Amino acid sequence: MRADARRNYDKILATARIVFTERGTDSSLDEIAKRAGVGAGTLYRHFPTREALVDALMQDWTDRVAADADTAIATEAPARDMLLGWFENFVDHITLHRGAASKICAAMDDPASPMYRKCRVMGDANRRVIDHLDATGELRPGVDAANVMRLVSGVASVADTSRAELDVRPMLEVVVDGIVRA
Amino acid sequence: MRADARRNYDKILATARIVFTERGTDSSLDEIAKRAGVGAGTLYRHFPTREALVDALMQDWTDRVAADADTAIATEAPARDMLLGWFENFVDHITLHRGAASKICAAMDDPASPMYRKCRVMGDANRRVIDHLDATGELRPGVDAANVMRLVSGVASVADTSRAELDVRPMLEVVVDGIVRA
DNA sequence: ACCTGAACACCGTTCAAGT
DNA sequence: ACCTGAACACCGTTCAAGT
Repeated sequence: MRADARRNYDKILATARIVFTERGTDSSLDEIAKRAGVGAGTLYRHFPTREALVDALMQDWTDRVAADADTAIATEAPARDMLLGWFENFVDHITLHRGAASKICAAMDDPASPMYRKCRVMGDANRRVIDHLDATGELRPGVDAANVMRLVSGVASVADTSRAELDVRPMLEVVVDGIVRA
Repeated sequence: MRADARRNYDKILATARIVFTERGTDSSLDEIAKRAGVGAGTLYRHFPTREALVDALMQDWTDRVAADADTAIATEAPARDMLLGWFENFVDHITLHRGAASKICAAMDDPASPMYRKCRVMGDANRRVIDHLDATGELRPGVDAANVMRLVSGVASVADTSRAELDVRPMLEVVVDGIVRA
């Protein structure tokens, strides 16, 4: 990659991070290009779709999500608390930029999405947590990790979409109770 | 309302129902106007926002949702089955038009939304089911009807957003297990 | 090889003119 | 009182011209 291309790529990404934080992942791409000081075509060259741009920003937090999974597994806390903490962290991460959670919900089961691979990384992290729960005999029979992922992402999406400042904890508690062995 | 106004109103609604069924609730409003044979301004006069249009179509299914709640309460089936059936019906109704579920998630906690009132009707129906569960001593302590509503709408939204033809049943089973007394 | 920005297409929304 | 449709604004996307 040529030096100026690299510089533009980085500038676009940094600007997108700011704009997405301010106004969410549905902000005008034109505004990002303008604020980054590049032509619209340059943005499209580097990021052909909005999802590709969101995907590039996701890198930061897929790492953190993976680390959170390990922390959750390693904890001595009761299964219920462990799960609740893990879910809350997960929701916090994917709702960092408004609109991201629902894009993740859509990408999760769509291999054609640019965000699919990173969704898989997060999905794998979640599966490790659920597998661990299973290994300690605390997973309710019939619960599937992929559906847990969808469910928790759904909670994130609801909180993200809502105008009100929702507390996701009560919803996550129901999910947790539905997952741990009765 | 003048006769021609009434006729246009009905024609727009009927067309919107068709277009929303074909292409979801984010279809072009201009296309609806064109296919209904009215000017764009006429559509906006009757339905100032897209949500107002969706809201008008919701009338059909809020009635059905309310009826479903009564059926659920009256059934002799075990609490778990009763709840699962109720949730499945609810999801079916609000995912009738693609994109509707997430709009409902957003409107549910936003009194300023045109759809708010109808969300309340559905919320009340759900509360009656949850109250009934509580009355028979089968509700897990601490579970709140409003959060159940948000959770199930979230499941609907995930299914609606997803490209894959998701089966919502496994997700709803987790929710049900989290709601009924352990 | 990469960048620019004008040009195009599409859509929501408004409003002056018409009935 | 209501309707029409041209006009405007905004935004995503492309591409010819430039470096």
